[in-house]
Amino acid sequence: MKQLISQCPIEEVMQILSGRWPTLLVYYLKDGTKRFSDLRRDNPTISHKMLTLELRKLENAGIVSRAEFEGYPLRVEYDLTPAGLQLVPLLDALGGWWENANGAAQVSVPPVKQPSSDRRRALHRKISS
Amino acid sequence: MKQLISQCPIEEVMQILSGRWPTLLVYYLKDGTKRFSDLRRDNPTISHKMLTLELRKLENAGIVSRAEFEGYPLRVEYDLTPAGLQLVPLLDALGGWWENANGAAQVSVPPVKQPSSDRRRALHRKISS
DNA sequence: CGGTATCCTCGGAGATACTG
DNA sequence: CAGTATCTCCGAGGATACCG
Repeated sequence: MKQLISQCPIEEVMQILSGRWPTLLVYYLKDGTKRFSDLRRDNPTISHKMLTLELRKLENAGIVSRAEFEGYPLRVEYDLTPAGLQLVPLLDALGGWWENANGAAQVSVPPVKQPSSDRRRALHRKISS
Repeated sequence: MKQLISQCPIEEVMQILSGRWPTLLVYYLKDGTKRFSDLRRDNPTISHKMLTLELRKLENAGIVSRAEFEGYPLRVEYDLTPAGLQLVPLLDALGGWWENANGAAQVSVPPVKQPSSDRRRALHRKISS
């Protein structure tokens, strides 16, 4: 996903939000100001390096703001920008859509022991031309 | 993005939609039924292999349906499922949000020759503790 | 504490060729 | 035409160490 190949805004958004971390970070920040180390604690599996890179990306995209305080030990606080705040309900909608498009299928096949993904492949229609 | 680390539905969605192709494919399919070769023509830069993989992913996620017709030469048609159709307006909303959060910044800095990304970094607030 | 630089590895994805 | 299999390679991302 290095460079864009269409002029579609969706592709631009996905270039920012793709991957495991961007959306998770937005979600953690939605609860309010967080320091770098807070975010590390929130996502123990993200590496030091990736956290800074992802935060820079979100910052450059105008989704997250960074406030640097002088003194020792260093202190930096991250927040959602207004644009970032507007993004939250959209992500919520996506999450809702997913649980729905998905939970629905699960409910309609109640007693089966959840063969989920393989079962969908069985829906392949075989049609005699 | 192999395995999930939170139970957040957003992370599940992003696992499916992350990357350049999933959303583009959804967009091309929104215009109606497409054959495998149509989708290749729509995205000349995607490799044969990746296209099949991405389509499988979307199919297993219940976003795309696959119809296989017997005969020679082989023929396979792809369509959005009802869930996939519901996804489209959500992606549109994301695209709108982006153009907005973004176009707004551009409009508010009219005569400057669009230093976009670097200029945002200049917004770093330096605050004396 | 927060960030950068360096090294290293492992798997995502391209190219190619083959099958039904 | 649509899909699979094999090989290969590049770069995203982890580990580590050092700076302000």
